[in-house]
Amino acid sequence: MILPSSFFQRPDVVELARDMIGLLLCTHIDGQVCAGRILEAEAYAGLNDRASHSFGNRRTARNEPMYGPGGRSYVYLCYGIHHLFNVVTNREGIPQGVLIRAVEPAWGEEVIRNRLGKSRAATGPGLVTKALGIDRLRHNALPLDQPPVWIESDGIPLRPGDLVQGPRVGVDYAGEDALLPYRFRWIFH
DNA sequence: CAGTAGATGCTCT
DNA sequence: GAGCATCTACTGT
Repeated sequence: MILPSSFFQRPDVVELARDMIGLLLCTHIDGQVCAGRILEAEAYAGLNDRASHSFGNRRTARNEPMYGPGGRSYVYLCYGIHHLFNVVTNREGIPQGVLIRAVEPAWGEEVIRNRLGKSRAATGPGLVTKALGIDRLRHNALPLDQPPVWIESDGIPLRPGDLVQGPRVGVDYAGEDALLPYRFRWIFH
């Protein structure tokens, strides 16, 4: 079933990041339908989180989507090359989000393989968007309960023991906040 | 294997 | 003008 925006509007972004592991990130882009099962995600807690683009209520043209209601996309360009996909969470005005760092192909493996070329798995946030065809210009600030980008649950159970929790990747600049255990990864895949 | 350099462009100071 | 919520290709074992 397609998850409604209300699913992403709950107050605890860290708990939500955990619950998003195992869900399907689906796209219908360039005439191709495909989906990746979410293996890894990180919470970005906004206001009080130095690693977050919206730390201290910082508000710019780039991170504006984070201030919208939960259940929309926030896609931005990193290192000039990679598009990174986030789900905006919480209510309007509370700028939090979940970064999808890794998926494994669930539907449309052929399409995904072609998009990735030499890269093998969609591990790493830049490869997630590459695999699914997501880019910043077309897919930023879109509602995620309808095509071209949506999130589904197919009821595959995930046991708490299947998850590893730890610090986020690539956020050393965030000082103490770099140590927060806001990253979740599914061990088996 | 490990380690590193280079690509690349947008955002904010 | 610096610095990124990164990835690949290439080096040397």
